[in-house]
Amino acid sequence: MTGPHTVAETERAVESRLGALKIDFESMQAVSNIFRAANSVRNHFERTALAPQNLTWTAFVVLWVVWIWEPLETRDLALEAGISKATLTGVLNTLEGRGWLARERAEQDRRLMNVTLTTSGRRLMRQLFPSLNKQERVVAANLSTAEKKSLASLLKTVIASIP
Amino acid sequence: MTGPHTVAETERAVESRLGALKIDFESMQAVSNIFRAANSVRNHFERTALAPQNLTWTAFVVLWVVWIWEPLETRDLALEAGISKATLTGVLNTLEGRGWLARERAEQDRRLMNVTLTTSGRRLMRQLFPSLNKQERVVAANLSTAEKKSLASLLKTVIASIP
DNA sequence: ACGCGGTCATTCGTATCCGAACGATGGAAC
DNA sequence: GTTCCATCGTTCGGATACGAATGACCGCGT
Repeated sequence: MTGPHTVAETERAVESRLGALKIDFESMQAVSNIFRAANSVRNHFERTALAPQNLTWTAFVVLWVVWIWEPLETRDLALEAGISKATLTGVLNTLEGRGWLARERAEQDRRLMNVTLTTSGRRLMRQLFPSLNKQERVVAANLSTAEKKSLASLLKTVIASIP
Repeated sequence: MTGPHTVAETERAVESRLGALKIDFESMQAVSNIFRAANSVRNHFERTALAPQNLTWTAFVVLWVVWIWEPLETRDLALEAGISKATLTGVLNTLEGRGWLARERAEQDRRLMNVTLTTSGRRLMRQLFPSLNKQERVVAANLSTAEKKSLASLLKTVIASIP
């Protein structure tokens, strides 16, 4: 949604399509910018900090969650990473194939699967996380600390509003 | 990233992994919440307003952009919708197959492809857009008008900060 | 002991999603 | 007119993404 047209031009064009219908432009722009920002930031991360290891954002998040909370079970990992269990299975296959994490069936409950980082995976994260955080600072460089907190808080309100 | 752990617990766990390394937690949380909000909102839209037509968010955005700016070329459409040209080709195949839009090779420059909505596609958007905007109001329901504007503005700053 | 409903990770089918490579076309240079 | 380079949309390969169905497993009740 980052294109050659300004917001004002878009509003005019939308109005000409909708006529008398009442549209909440403030909500529309807030929501629309959430998606634009997420796409831009994600692409930036994948082109900079994650490119050397050929990692996607999702794969990095999975590694990060395991790094912080290992060992943990697949169901919790999917919840914490914000993806479905089905998606996680594929991502785990990728990351396990590259030797960064390992799956092990739980002793007590043989339905569960415990996920841990390998030594190589821990080395990767110790190097990757500061590099990623540096890029997080870049994308938030033009915000004051108060504004960063405000942004995080407003987004939290949005997240909590969703039924 | 919506899981059983609180932000404070996560910070403690991250610190124990990073030791003396300096991490900018404000940037981290702001960025992290952008992704969480985008995922939540996207899923909400697909489950509510877009579900009756079995539309993904991306497909809706493409329809929306064409609706506002038709006719337009593939390259501009991809840019405005925030997806790659390769992705757009697949989405256009889907939407053309359902009879909502049409591709036509440009007369002057035979490399270009002009995209337009069909009558059925315009009818769909006239019905779908108000329904979508209603859901946009739902996810922004707990924000005041000033807060919505502030959120949109802060995100715009983030977008503009990306090189 | 033996079902039997519930939970777990995986598989399946389908739709995105992107970078790189590709074939077709345009346009400028000479 | 032909050569050469840039640009267009598509194709290709591989990774994400999810709902539904599946098979393995747990524990409760009997």
